[in-house]
Amino acid sequence: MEADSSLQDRVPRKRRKMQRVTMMDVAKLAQVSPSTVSLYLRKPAAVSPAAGQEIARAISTLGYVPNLVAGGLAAASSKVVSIIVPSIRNAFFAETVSTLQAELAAEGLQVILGHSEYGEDQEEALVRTALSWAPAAVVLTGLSHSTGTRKLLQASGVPVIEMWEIGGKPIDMAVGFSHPQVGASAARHLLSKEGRSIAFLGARMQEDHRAAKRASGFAEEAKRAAEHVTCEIINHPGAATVEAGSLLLSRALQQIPDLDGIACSNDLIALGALFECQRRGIDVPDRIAVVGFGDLDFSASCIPSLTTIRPSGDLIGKEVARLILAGIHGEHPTGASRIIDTGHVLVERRST
Amino acid sequence: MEADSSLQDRVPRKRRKMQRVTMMDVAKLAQVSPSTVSLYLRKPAAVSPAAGQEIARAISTLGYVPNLVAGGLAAASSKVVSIIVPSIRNAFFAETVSTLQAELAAEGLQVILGHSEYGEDQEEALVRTALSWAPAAVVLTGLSHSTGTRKLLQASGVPVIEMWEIGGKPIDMAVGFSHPQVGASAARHLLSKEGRSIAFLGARMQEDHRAAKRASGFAEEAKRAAEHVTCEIINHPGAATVEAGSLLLSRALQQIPDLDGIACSNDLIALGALFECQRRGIDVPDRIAVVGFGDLDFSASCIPSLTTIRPSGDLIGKEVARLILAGIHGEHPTGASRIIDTGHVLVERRST
DNA sequence: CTGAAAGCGCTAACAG
DNA sequence: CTGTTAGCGCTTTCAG
Repeated sequence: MEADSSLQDRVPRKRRKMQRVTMMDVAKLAQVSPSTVSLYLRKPAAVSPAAGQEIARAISTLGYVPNLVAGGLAAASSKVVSIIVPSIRNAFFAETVSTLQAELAAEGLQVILGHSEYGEDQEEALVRTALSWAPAAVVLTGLSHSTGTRKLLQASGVPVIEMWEIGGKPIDMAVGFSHPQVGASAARHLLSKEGRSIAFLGARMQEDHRAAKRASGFAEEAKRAAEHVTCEIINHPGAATVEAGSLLLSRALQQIPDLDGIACSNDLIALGALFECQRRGIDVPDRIAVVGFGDLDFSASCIPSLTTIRPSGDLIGKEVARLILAGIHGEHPTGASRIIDTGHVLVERRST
Repeated sequence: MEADSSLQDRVPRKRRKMQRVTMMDVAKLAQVSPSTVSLYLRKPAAVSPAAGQEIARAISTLGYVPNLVAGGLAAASSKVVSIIVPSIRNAFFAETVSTLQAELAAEGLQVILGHSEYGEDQEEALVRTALSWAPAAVVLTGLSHSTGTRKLLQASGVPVIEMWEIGGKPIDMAVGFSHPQVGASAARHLLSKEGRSIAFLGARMQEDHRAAKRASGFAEEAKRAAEHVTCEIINHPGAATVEAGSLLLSRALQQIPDLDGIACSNDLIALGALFECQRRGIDVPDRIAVVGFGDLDFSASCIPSLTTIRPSGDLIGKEVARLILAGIHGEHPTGASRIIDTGHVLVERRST
């Protein structure tokens, strides 16, 4: 206390925060130098057991919490991974982000989250601030980005992983699957169930390029596969919701009276379609077969249970984490191993 | 040493990253001092138009991206808000986090995300690393935390907001609603529909304290309201999924043969219950009335449409953001305004 | 194995 | 309005 009054140099001009316990304080108490504390924190084994014990004690009595901001600055790369997804409300991305976050947290990496809302300009802004953190890696969704985004990222030298899509030229690395192939699988499945008048029901396909690619893969496969097959793509401009699914089915029925098979861009849409069929007394799968995409929570339990394509958002999260961690440990994947295909699985249930 | 200083001083010992463009570089090109650049970046109006233009030009030609890590260190508080939720897979929290992220991003704040998976120890660990970022605020879910978490947070001096629950003593500030009251509303509603043998179907209530509180509010209201009312609480130890809902309904029917009303801890459970009723040919709402919680995407569109209690995860996100931003702008709410009740709304639909 | 020294890139008084 | 001056708390050579 008296030190305080005698000379003011330890008194903050503005006590904005409770005087933070620093590594210096720990070092003093443990009677070692700050750099030893730093070393202990990063490689405990490199410090003598005696010193280590002292340091550990000091840390706990002082309640020391390392300042990662300072660490990040000194180390020139912070323990942060920036993830940008269209929307976390989308169960697909929620799953991936959740897994990714867990995997990275286990290695002491933090996740910074941003939502592009399917906008390339928004994404670019997010990338810009993401880069401000000197992140250990940046994770983006999909392969479509503005040229500004691409440049920014390339100039930064930060590892970039694009997820949930492969089949184009990634900026750096990519983990995902081919969306046209998903569409094709859906079409093939419907065709194999004797579908002759089929439709793809999608939402927000102006912005959701991946959904649009599933649709075109679907259409192409339908065209290729058989002569007397009618195939339509129907888009709902709003979000992919259950309600949109009901709307879309109604529209499909209007456009294609003898509709006998639909593929939905998302299980929510499929569920909406299922409900609409139920309301109209249309039998699924006898009159119309339904295949979804996503294998969401309810898909196995709804009535009838939903045939769907599972993209494994989980696996994507795991693989992205693996790539990031490898990068941090100095192993930079090269060549083909920079693109990982997590594939997709068609899960057949009662709706087809 | 001298060799070093004579000509090598601009060469990094280790070219770990593409030489980052710093504020210094911008200053040089714009022929002003670094602090002027810094000032310009924070308050453009405080710099002369001429200098401002030069700086702006320099920034764009150099492609300068400010380093927030350095800024955070210098300013002793980073532009980061740490959010800890049980799981982002849960649509409730996804909604709140999404809104919160958008609101904060608009003010230049980043969101760091962590998942406690309903574990207090995990939460404590997350809080510890969150604090390492000297965040502008920490956002937690619920009012139940380990004493360690509480202490850590209190000692840090960082603004803390607990969300999705009020009714206890918050660490600092709270935004949410009363869960017992939600349970009570559900019970009252069921009772008003002539329910006499009612049950609360919940999941993971050992860990999900808020769900447990909804259950007890439900049971108490039932007890208080009428004499000849039977009320049971049934818990599924696993996650709150559609499948769990089907299971729970089956168990409820076993335990209470004359069951005529159920309240579900979550709309997913309610949907599962609805499906199970359909499978068993039980009419909803005639034989059993169903009320959910969450007003999820499908709740308005399912068959029958689901009566549910809407907690407004959106509004919670907005209010949390408001509180955080107020704090940053120096207005620290005091007294009762530190606790915000966002309430709940019962949305009556066909299932009751 | 430990410590001293030199910054990381930026902000924030303060003085000009 | 602009520049100077100190650090923020930590990491990282490099010597001892």
